[in-house]
Amino acid sequence: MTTSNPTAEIIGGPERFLEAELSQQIQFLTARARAKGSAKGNEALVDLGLKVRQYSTLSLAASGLKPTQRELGAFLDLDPSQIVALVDFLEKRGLVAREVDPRDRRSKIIIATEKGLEIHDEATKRLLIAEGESLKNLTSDEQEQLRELLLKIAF
Amino acid sequence: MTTSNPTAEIIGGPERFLEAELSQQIQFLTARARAKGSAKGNEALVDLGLKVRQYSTLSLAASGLKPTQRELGAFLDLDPSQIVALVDFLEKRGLVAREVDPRDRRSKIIIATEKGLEIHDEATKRLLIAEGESLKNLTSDEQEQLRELLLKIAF
DNA sequence: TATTGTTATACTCTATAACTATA
DNA sequence: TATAGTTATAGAGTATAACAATA
Repeated sequence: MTTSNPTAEIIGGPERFLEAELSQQIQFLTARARAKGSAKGNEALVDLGLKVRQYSTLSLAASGLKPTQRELGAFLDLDPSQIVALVDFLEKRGLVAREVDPRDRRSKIIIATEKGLEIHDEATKRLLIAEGESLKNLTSDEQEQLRELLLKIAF
Repeated sequence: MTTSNPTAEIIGGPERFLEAELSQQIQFLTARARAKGSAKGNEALVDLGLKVRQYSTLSLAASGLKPTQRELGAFLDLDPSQIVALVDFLEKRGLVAREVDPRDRRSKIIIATEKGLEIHDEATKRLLIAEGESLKNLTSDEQEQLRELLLKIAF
């Protein structure tokens, strides 16, 4: 019945819930945007064997800022044990290396290898394309506005 | 050493990673914003025994739009089995009821009970306060801009 | 034959506490 | 005594497939 009746299709489509007050809550919209975005992002990276979470870690390791594991955790909002797992993964793939911090031998600085830098460049390229698709309903100006607004609330 | 040297504190603070290119990617900022937002949201609801995911379901049940479980899944991007678990939880707490759709007895319409409506009102009030805190770095105009931009990309 | 809700199951993600080595 | 990283483990969240009732 539902499939044979086009009116029912329209009535039953999820768009009708746009009028629910939930759809006006910024937190809900943010959650939806990130769910769609990270799905698209993971899809863009699947051929490289990476997920967005792993990419974020690799990206900081490739930044030249020489993050320690603790700093990665603080910035990515992950606890130390999750960082260990992420760095283990990237290290086994030869994308990053652990270097002992000479100023504090308890700390380990995570640095991208040559291979890591290459994979990171390719991953960044693919992610920016995916980001463009996710934001295709926005003009360039709007994308810039969005970035600035998010920067003000993300940190 | 780190704690006794204020300079090291500043150098080592996570703010220094704001200059990493990762911090300019909208997807990353969106993920961070929602992580902070849903943490604050869950915190705001903890006294009501709800999480934001459960609130979303309750909110649609309270909207008067008479969603079926399938529609809830489509709109909230959750698969049917997750909806079952969510509705089970809310039903056991007496906040929603399952009603058989007279037009298709396979479907079940989820409707908030009186108690569900009350809890929903209180939860909404608390969430809006939490949202205000999350967005305290934005002016009212900026919050409205953000809502409109997110609406364009969230669906 | 297809769809809705359900159940079972496994997989990932996240959170916590205990351990080691360094400070 | 405190901190960085590690390990182990359990809990929450998510994804998949098979099933019964209905279309």
